[in-house]
Amino acid sequence: MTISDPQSRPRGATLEEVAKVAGVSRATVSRVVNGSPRVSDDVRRSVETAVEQLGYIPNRAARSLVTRRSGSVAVVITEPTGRLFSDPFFPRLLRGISGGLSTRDLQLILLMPEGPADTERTATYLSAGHVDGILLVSLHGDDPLPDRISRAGIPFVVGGRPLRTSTASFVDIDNRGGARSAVEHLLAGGRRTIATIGGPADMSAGVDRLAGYREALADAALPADPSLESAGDFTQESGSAAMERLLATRPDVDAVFAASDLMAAGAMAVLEAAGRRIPQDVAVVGYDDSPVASTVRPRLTSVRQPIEEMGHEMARLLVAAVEGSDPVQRRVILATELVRRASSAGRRVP
Amino acid sequence: MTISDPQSRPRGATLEEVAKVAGVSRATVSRVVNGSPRVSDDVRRSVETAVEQLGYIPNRAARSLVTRRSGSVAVVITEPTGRLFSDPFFPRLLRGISGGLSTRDLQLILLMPEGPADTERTATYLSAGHVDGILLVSLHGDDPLPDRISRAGIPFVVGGRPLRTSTASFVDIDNRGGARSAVEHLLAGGRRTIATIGGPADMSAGVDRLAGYREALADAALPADPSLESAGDFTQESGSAAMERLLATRPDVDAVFAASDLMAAGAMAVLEAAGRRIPQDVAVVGYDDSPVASTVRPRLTSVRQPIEEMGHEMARLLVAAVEGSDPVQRRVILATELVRRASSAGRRVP
DNA sequence: CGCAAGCGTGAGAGCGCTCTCACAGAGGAC
DNA sequence: GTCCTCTGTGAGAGCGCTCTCACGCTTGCG
Repeated sequence: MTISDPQSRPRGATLEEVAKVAGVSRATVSRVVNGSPRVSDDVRRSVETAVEQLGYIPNRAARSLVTRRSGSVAVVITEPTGRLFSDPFFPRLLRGISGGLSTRDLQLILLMPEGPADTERTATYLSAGHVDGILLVSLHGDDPLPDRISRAGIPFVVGGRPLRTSTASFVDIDNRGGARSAVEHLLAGGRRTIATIGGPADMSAGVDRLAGYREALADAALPADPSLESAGDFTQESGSAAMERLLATRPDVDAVFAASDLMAAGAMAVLEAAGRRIPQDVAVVGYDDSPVASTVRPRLTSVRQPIEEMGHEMARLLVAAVEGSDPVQRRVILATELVRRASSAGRRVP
Repeated sequence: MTISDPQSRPRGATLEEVAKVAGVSRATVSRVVNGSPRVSDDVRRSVETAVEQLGYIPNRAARSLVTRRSGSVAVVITEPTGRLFSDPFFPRLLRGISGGLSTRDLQLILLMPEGPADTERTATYLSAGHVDGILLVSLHGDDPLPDRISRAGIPFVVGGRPLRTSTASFVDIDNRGGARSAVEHLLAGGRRTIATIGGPADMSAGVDRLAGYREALADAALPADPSLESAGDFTQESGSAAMERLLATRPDVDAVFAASDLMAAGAMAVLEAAGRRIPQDVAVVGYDDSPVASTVRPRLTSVRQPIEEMGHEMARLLVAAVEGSDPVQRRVILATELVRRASSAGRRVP
């Protein structure tokens, strides 16, 4: 590491200096700064004055050294490309996390490893105890990170239900319920041949949305039918491809539930090209309520997710795990909301 | 701060322990770990063996305390809402920054202040010297942050050209050139009554794209015409509103250059509702090449920006400023690329 | 052969903080 | 008056690291 005369920057005041100004010992200043009750009121006041006057701000490194806490938590985003670049999921989530952390004077360290070597470096960094807690986002089934960091004993919270059963706390959005509500809405509109374009089978969001779709059909006493199920990877292209496959085998389809808005948009383009009218011939429902949903024509009915809330809740759980010695696993499931638009208008009852 | 028995986690090895195992002094281990050349080869090897064997990882807090460097840089995103939630700009930028930092063992601390009180806390935190450098993103004209941190003497780099002249280094995308290329493309397609829907006047991206539009018209010897200029805030709704105003005053418009894809999408919906065919009657070009551009029908011609590159370059500049004592201002402008799609197909020459 | 110069290494100080322990003084019980 | 408890404060150690300085050894030169 090159050291470039960092002394040139104005040094902040130290505890020692505050103590001198206030006419007390370093220990007393420390007590005041950290809110210990064992300080008399007049001493407290004079220390506070000195702190104010000198613009004293505690040195985090020195504090860390003795407390063995870093005052920071890591957010790890291990998304190859897909979702990261296609919808505003992560900014919203990060904003929620940031908001949830800001009350606690915990810094948010963002890690976005690219490739296996980088992931390895990230794992090493995290295991080294440089952070007090970890938020894991967008986990895929085979991610080695949860094992690594739980072996290192660092508290962590997962965003999205982990596919492999685990003792980690997590916050998830009710993917199953969201998918159900979408399909129930299609059923209520008089649709009976409802296809789905699912997400990746190695992500809980993909798996659970498919499960919700099947549940809703089962509840309506409609048989499960593999020929109505197709899968994509949340991207528009994969949605188009899936829709083409569906149309080839099931030209009688009268509704499609896509597990992402982008896939829904891809499907809509294919349907249109095939001469199907939306929603008259085929109703379409998406997932995410992303900007795309209000951009496509007809506008897309979609399942809206409380993403900021999810981030906020993840931060809350992590803070609790870091501060408390309470090792209880918590699972928080947040509800979704169906936003009805033109793409799924019900059939006119003749 | 509540201290919750952090000792329960396995402590890592210290320099002292490595020194004992390797049979050398603490100082020598430090030299090896920090790559000093003043160590003989055999001593170096035995130290490296000991480091390996003990799984030694330097304690950042202890190092920070003496070097007065934190080993981290802050990325500050001060975006109220608009762009943050509408397109994948920030994830891409963050990925680029993260990649640019990863070679340097610098951690990325993400700050997303919400509201004035939070901004104040952020400013205090940054000025306190808890980070070695700062990346400022999406600055608006009246942001107090640049002044605050430059007074505190912390190196920083701005993403996007600062509106107020400043001595800070910045990385920008060639908004002016991008807008020019869009308008030149429309001119080349035979359009002559070209309107624009600009961005906010307090952001350089808004200002510069408008300037590029005007330049291209001037170069083609077309007169500047305020009635062809309307403005939005980058959102779809604002694009629709602006298009309605334009149609009301200039029904003869035959092309529109919008300063964002979302505004372009909003404009397209209004044009369609007004019975204008795209691109036959009115050609449309957007900006950002966001997912929306390939979702709308007809697909939207748009200006693609090298966003990851921008993040990468910002990181490079900041690293140079942090490591070097070289205080030279640098301005980096990255080129754009026009992605031609159906929305701006040229008129058939009769 | 003497001496300066250079190289590799170790000893030790000290970065700014927290926290344990000791202690002075006040107050109460006997 | 003695003993005890309790409260507020200070002294001092020490967290793990870097960096300066000193020192012994090897070279090279006159």
